[in-house]
Amino acid sequence: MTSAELESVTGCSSHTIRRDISYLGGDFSSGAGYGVAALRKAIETALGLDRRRKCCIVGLGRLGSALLNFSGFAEEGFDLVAGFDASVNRVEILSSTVPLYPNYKLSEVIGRLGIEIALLCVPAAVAQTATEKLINARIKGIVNFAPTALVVPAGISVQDVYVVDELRALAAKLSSAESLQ
Amino acid sequence: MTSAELESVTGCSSHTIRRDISYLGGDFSSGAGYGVAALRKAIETALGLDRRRKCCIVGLGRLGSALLNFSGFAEEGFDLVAGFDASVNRVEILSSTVPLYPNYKLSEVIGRLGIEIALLCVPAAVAQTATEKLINARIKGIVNFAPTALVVPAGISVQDVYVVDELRALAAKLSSAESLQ
DNA sequence: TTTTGTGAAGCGCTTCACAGCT
DNA sequence: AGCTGTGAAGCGCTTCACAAAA
Repeated sequence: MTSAELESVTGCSSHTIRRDISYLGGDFSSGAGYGVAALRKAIETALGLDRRRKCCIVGLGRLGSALLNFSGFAEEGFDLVAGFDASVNRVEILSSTVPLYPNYKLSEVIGRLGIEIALLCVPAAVAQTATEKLINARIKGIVNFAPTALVVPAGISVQDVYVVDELRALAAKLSSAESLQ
Repeated sequence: MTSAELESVTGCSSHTIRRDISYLGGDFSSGAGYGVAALRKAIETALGLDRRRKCCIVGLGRLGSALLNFSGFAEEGFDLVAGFDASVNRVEILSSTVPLYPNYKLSEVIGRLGIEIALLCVPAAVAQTATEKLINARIKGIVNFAPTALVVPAGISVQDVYVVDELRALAAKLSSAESLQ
């Protein structure tokens, strides 16, 4: 794939594509474009995505169980190895290929399985409490789907996912398009 | 709120905060900090977020119905006015304060209500087809939750939300932290 | 000839430093 | 005294232009 083709796929200029790839240091031969597989591997290595990480879902409501059923994690290097919910009943009722546990086993399971990342899908009202339990369990990173800003100590990474922010970004694009008539 | 306080809340430097706010042109008096309400209004005006937009959810599976139950859209200027699903049965069973419709009414309802934004929550396999129906219905923007790249004509904005990207961003942060010991 | 890789220039965001306002 | 607003400098990403490689 040539840098011009990558430009049309990604929207980034071919200049930027070429310079960025050159920083990866993978040896791509001039004349032909880039090999997609080799390129992907080089990017993964550069970003430190070249090893698998274990994940869990905390909160098995509609969002949590939607994620539980998503089958695309494994092929991207993320192993979904546990789901947790406060309701023992829900844990027993939900059928899943991923083992489910009641909340009181959270710390034990995270420690035993070596889970590094939690997908936090609990209601906003209990998100901070759940976060603190995760931190006590030595979680390393949290993808936060709760519409609340989490308070975490330095050394813990949080990645917020908030629909309203996406809507705002979209609305801002629409407005700027509208203002050019 | 002073620029120093905003720095500690947002992580952006007070220098950047002050310069960015100065571009907004809202007249904030030196000496005291910024009024939060006035600041918010100035940002909304600058980004074109100072009017309401109507939204709909397409696909009422677990993710779609999770969004349907989220009550935070209205206070941010987004009116969720319709939900659509291919299954007439599901449309009838789900209880919601938002009116639900079977898919074949999509174009009519979007036109009649003046819906501008769709939250696309259908399975990946039918995402492109659904997108084309939305475009025929003159939708302006799509928040895409399906794990697929949508092909859209120029003039339609798409905002992708993909969990794996969030996991990758988190894993990259963890790796770079690990590499400093 | 096509396409990469890279010095050099361009450009914009960030930071510094401080005048000016309250 | 404290904080904002802003020229000026700094810094890094982007783009240009072209030599080197296949």
